[in-house]
Amino acid sequence: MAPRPSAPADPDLPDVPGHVEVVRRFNRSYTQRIGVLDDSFLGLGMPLGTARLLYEIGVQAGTTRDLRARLQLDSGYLSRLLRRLESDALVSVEPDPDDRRRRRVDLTPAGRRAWDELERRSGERARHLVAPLTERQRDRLAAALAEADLLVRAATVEIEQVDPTDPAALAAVRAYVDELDERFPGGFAVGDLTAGTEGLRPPDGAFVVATSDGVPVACGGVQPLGGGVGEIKRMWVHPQWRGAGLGSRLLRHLEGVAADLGHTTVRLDTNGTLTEAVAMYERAGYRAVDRYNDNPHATHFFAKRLRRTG
Amino acid sequence: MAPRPSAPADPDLPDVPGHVEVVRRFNRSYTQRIGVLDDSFLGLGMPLGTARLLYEIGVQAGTTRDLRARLQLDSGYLSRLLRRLESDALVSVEPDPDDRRRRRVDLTPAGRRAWDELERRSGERARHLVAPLTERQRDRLAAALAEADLLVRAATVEIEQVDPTDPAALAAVRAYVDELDERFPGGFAVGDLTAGTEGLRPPDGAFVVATSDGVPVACGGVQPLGGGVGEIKRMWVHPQWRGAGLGSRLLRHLEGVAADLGHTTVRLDTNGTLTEAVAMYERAGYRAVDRYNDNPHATHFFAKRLRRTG
DNA sequence: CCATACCTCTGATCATAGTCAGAGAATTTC
DNA sequence: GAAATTCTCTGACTATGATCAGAGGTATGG
Repeated sequence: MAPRPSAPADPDLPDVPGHVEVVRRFNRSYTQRIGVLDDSFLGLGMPLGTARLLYEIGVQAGTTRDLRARLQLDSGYLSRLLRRLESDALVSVEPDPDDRRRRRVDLTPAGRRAWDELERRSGERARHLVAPLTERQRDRLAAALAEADLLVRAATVEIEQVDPTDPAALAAVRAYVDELDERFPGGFAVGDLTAGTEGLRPPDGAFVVATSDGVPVACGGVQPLGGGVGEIKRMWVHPQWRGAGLGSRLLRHLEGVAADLGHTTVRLDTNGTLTEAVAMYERAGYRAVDRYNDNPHATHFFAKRLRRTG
Repeated sequence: MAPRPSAPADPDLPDVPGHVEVVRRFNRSYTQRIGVLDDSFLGLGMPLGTARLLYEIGVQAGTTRDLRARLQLDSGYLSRLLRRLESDALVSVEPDPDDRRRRRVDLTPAGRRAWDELERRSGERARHLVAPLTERQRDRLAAALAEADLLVRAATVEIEQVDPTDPAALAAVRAYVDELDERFPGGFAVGDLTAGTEGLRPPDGAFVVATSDGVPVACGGVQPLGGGVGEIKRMWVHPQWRGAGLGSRLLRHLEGVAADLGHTTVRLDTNGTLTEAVAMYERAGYRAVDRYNDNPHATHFFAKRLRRTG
């Protein structure tokens, strides 16, 4: 159990460990110190599970069904926990007006106070960790954790194929066109988002949404242009997620989808204003081609030949 | 529960969060994904606590007493867990020859195989996390986690006052003189480490050791020079821990100790070969002074006036 | 309007985690 | 060598986490 903190400042260390080793060492040392169980949930006079449920309700109230999915709980178990919180007057449970089989759960004022206390403790714990560090070290720690957080989130993003009119898809596309409208000098006419989505669904097209914690963070689609050519459309990455390689990953994924749909080449158009996107396409092996459509907002056109799969 | 991954690449983010917020956000997202409970302990047909004990024994065999201290377990509980592992032929428990009240615990060959399986799963988990990332992203993640690991460890180092002949103190001092011997052009005569330690214990002196997970990572002492002057001696930081500010923290600590001992000024000598040390002293507000002793290895001499405390 | 599916809750049950008091063996102290 | 201490283990007990089957209310599709 010798500590091997592997100072990153010293590249001459004899045993530069692999990625997996670094992750494992970090897991071990971090969880030991921060408390894997996040002990801040303890000590409020209620068991861990109950506190965790209370916390989750405070983060986002919802139906018992939501909570069950978010916390991965058995319905009977959840019911019992709720009853306990209810009898302590920390939460209110009422039938959902929309579907009276379901029940809506929310915090009472007393519950909100208990939740605030959980928050306070959790903050206290974090404050205690950084307390012995100098300001410069805290900055370094914060930067390192933020970087790790971004990458870990990016690594665990889930990419799912959905219908282009799916609520999650529309939410992502709305963010996409809003951003275009903002960045294009002349603006971008935001019309009906469901228009022109025919080609983006099977059997010849597809649309995917990448979500993190259920929140859409990126999207993109493939539609057929005929002649074994697919076109990548509506590709977008949440601004706060840029720089984490999510775009490249999504692009690779869409290329795979296009290949599965039988396309041998993909094309796409974009606007020179979106500098990050242009750079990414070039990095991903796309080559500039002549204009192949009359999209008034497009200034750059790219194509890439797909390697055959399966 | 909106995700705010705060891309570090974008310094213009409107809501740059404080250190505590970053730590908390990271805690939440990381533990959710990596599994606070380190689920790799599960699924071997034994409960979590048993698996954790098995793992700990595999990392470092020892007496039940050691294990109890390391895992913070009740003696009765530990006894029961051991009996279970013993009945599964995973560990052997035998009386300690040195003190037959104690019992030594070690893995059997079957236990070692089970332990290897735990290791494999844990690695699998880490591999799974980094799998979706590109090589460059993995490097970034590894660097960020290593940096965070170093700083978190540094923040949780425990500084304790011990006798200068304490085993932990001697281990640290041995590493110190070995390093001097290696770095000094003419070598450094390593004599009896307990010699010259009289001044490093109360009531006029002190010696402290900084440990992480029970392993000495830094040390230093204060001895009286008379006339309200204390001298800082034998200050050393483990090579792998340099660059984490542990030296500065230890130095601050020793200044506090010196002040508590009634000294108003501290002096120290060092060798120009130890460039990091010289830089650190200057950063900490030490000013160069004339040679005040005949230490043949010393080339630089520093002093600092202490602010009054209490 | 009937069958079916969905949703929550209750009762029953179980394993695990964890605590406490004290028996009994080994060691140290006086 | 007796007394006090240290150490492990057993028995007794509690709470928590978790699962399963089924009752009974509510919605939906034909």
